[in-house]
Amino acid sequence: MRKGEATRERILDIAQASVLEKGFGATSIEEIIAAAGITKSGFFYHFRDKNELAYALLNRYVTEDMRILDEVFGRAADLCDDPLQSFLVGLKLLAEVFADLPGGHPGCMIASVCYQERLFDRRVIELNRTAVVAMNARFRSYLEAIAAVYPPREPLDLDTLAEMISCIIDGGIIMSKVMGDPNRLVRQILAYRALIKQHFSPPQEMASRPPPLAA
Amino acid sequence: MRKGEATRERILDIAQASVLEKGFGATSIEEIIAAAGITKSGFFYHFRDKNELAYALLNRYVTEDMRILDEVFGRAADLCDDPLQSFLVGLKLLAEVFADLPGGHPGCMIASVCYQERLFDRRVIELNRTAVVAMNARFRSYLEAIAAVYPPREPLDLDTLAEMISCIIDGGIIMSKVMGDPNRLVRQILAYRALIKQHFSPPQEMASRPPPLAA
DNA sequence: CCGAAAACTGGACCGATGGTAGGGTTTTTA
DNA sequence: TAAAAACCCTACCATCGGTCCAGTTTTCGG
Repeated sequence: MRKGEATRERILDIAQASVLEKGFGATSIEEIIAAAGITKSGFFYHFRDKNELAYALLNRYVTEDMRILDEVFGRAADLCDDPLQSFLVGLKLLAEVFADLPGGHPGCMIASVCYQERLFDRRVIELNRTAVVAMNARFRSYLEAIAAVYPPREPLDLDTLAEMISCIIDGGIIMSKVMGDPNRLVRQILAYRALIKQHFSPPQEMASRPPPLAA
Repeated sequence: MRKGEATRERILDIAQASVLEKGFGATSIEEIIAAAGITKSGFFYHFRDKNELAYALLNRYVTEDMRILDEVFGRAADLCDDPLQSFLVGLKLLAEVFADLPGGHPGCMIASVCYQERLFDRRVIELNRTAVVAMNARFRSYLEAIAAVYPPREPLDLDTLAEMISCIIDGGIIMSKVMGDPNRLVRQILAYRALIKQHFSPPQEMASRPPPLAA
């Protein structure tokens, strides 16, 4: 039971790296089992077919992603009460997490699945959608708390602003990979942070006044 | 000569749709020739191997992309002299272009290639990088013209802000595809536009004054 | 309208791959 | 110590990328 778990995780590690480098369709089971040091039968003992591997891969990825976000924005909430400051701290911590990844971010499984939709069954597609919806809802709740205290100068749809984080991250990962520079992603997150800060900041002539109290 | 061009384009159309739906590795030559109504020999008459197909696909995509940007931001430059207003108009026009795509944006070849790097040879990878560099340089030049007239309140790296457009578009496409709603991409571009507008706008107490003259 | 180049067709073949099936063997754990 | 878990071995099949080569039709410039 314990041994099986370890092998399963090893398969997932190897498969994930390959999928993010070559795509799911081009990831062969043969190369996975060769790298994992098992036989084909061993592989099919853990996964009924390739689609079950895909589901397990994506599921593990989004679970880990949510865990990281919980941790980062949880710590940020501990550090300060003001929703805007807390969110800004969270974004900075998130940028640090990405900056500390050795070799940069390996790629987003959600994006990878999205660009190979027709390869997967409905369960995988649905899991992908659900994960994105959950992420958008999370950031939307943060922004709602901010907007309640700091009314933005120009009205901007909070849903769109919440989705923008995912877009920035996915786009930033692509930019980093294409340019061969992991720092591009970090800079994008910090730029988003700066723009959010500006958007919710009181106009300049009030800059010297103390911030409003949290509700 | 003309007939050959037409067939070649048809192959590229079919291949592009398949690549954006299933990935390059899972796109089989057999299905391409079946859909195109030609034989395998006919395919290899036009493309030496699959990698040459990949190069042609990507090359056609980035060329068309640049043409659209030239057109959109060229028209925007015609419509107004002020660099900020011109840029904002361009972004709105770009959003309209995406909104008018029937069935939404089919996907970005650059992102697709990025997520299947190991499948392609150096020429393809290099073309991908070059295209992104060119796009970043284009938007950076627009932003430079703006910053020269409207000094931003908080200093924000123009390169990062320029790259942000590509990130927003690539991320917006993914968001649109995953959510099954083409409008997500449009909203992201308009949100970027609003944030840029805010970033380069003079502080509120000067809002009623006329904008500065262009250099 | 003709001839040459362009644009294909047809078929045979190879090695590798994804995936299936089923019967064995070792390892772990309760 | 026995059963359940975690594998291994072998054989097999259809598909795919890719090659080769010999033919045939289509197109178009002169």
